[in-house]
Amino acid sequence: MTTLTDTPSASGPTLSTTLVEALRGSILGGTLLPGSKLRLDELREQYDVSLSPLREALTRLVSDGLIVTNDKKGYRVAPVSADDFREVTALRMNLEVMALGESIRRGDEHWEDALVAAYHRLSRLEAADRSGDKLPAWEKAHRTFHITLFSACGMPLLLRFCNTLHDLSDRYRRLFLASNSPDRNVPAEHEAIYQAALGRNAELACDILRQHLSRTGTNLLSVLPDGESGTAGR
Amino acid sequence: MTTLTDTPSASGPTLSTTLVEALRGSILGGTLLPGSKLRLDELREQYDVSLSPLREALTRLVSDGLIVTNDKKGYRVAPVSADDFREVTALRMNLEVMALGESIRRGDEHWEDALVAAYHRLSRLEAADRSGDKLPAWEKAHRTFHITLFSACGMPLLLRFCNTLHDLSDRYRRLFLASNSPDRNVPAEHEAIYQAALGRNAELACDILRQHLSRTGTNLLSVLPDGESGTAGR
DNA sequence: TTAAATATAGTAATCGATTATTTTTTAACT
DNA sequence: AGTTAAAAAATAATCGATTACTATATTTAA
Repeated sequence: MTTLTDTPSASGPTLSTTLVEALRGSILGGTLLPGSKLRLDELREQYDVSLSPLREALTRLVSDGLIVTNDKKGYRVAPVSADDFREVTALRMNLEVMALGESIRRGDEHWEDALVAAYHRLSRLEAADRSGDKLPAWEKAHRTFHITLFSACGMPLLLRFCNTLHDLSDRYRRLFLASNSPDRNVPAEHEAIYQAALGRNAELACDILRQHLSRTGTNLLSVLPDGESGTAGR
Repeated sequence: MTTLTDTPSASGPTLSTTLVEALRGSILGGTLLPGSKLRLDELREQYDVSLSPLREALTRLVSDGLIVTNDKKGYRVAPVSADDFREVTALRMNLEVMALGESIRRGDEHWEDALVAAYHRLSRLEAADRSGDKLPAWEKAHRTFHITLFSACGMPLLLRFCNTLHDLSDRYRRLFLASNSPDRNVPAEHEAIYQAALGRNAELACDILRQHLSRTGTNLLSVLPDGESGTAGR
């Protein structure tokens, strides 16, 4: 049994919200495998919550695309497939580029500050090899850096889409690229995007981002079995 | 009290699902006004359901962007604003064009059949002036036509995004363009897109769609008050 | 022996009541 | 009178139990 909160419920997030984070973590981290069935009773017991918040959390993750469901037939972790990953990548190349471009055009000094901070944190963690307990820290910094890049675009809905896509993509990376990918110089690409963004060169930054995504994509696809691979788990 | 189902619950959709449709309809149709507070007890009584399915339905609509919520402070209908509409339109111009292009490139004969049928239904309803009880039929045909256009793109996630955006956009149209917009020849634009799609001219079809969205957008923006307008309702 | 029909077990969906939190009202005090 | 503090009311979140449904196993008939 995992205790979700020490402070049972002060005045912060709702229990459902906390659950969403926990479940998302388990799915992205690979604890809950693609295609596996999610039995409500099991989860209810595991997280020591009632059905209502659990159900609500699952519902939210369905709309994030991390869980799938058929009415009356329960929930299961979204399956993975090469096709799905291709779509996610294609959409990222479209939407993230859009967000980055707008962000660079519209970002103010405050955004620059945040970007500098986010990049600094990331580069620091990228210099040291990330092993053991360092990995979650890098994961977090990496995500923050990407999100910060787009954060000034002034389009909340677009940001939500980007977040969703980033989660979906992250799962593939973490599932199929055990620990890290030493085959390419990712840190250098991060720095290039960072410099271009700070230099307010939207065109350049977008080009690099596109390449970054494209390379990461084909790189991962070479490891992915071509067919469906998510009916496991029962 | 509104009875949701005559057949209480045979073996079809779940109660939550039915509720989602009902609530979505009320929001898109303007019965539930932008910014208005959604009191759970009221809705529970109104639809004669318990809290669990209601809550689940609201949660789903939150991720559709039609409802907003703050933890512990309840739900309210998403506010409307010129900025929001601009974003929705910008995203549609990006994503729907992408979907249409792919759909034209990848669609098979079956898709053509569906498209012909959908267009025929729409044009028939567009010829007769749509008044009174004809309007919901036109709404439905119009939506089906648009969705069919994209349906062959082979990208389920993209389709979901397009659907979401279409709903959001539809609400603005129905709220601010009372009944119909006689100022432009929309049927002609529909036909042009239809012909280009059937003729497998992706470039042309996308261009027309872009124009279609752009015109509809500026057209509606001219009627929209420029600031925020959705804090009403309490 | 196979196929249809029925019974059983497992699981999801829903309900009604309880608990916790927020908002509003009231009262006291400066 | 205005401001803060306490109490009350309203409302949201959660729970435990019930009901309805689906899938599996078992029986019965051809």
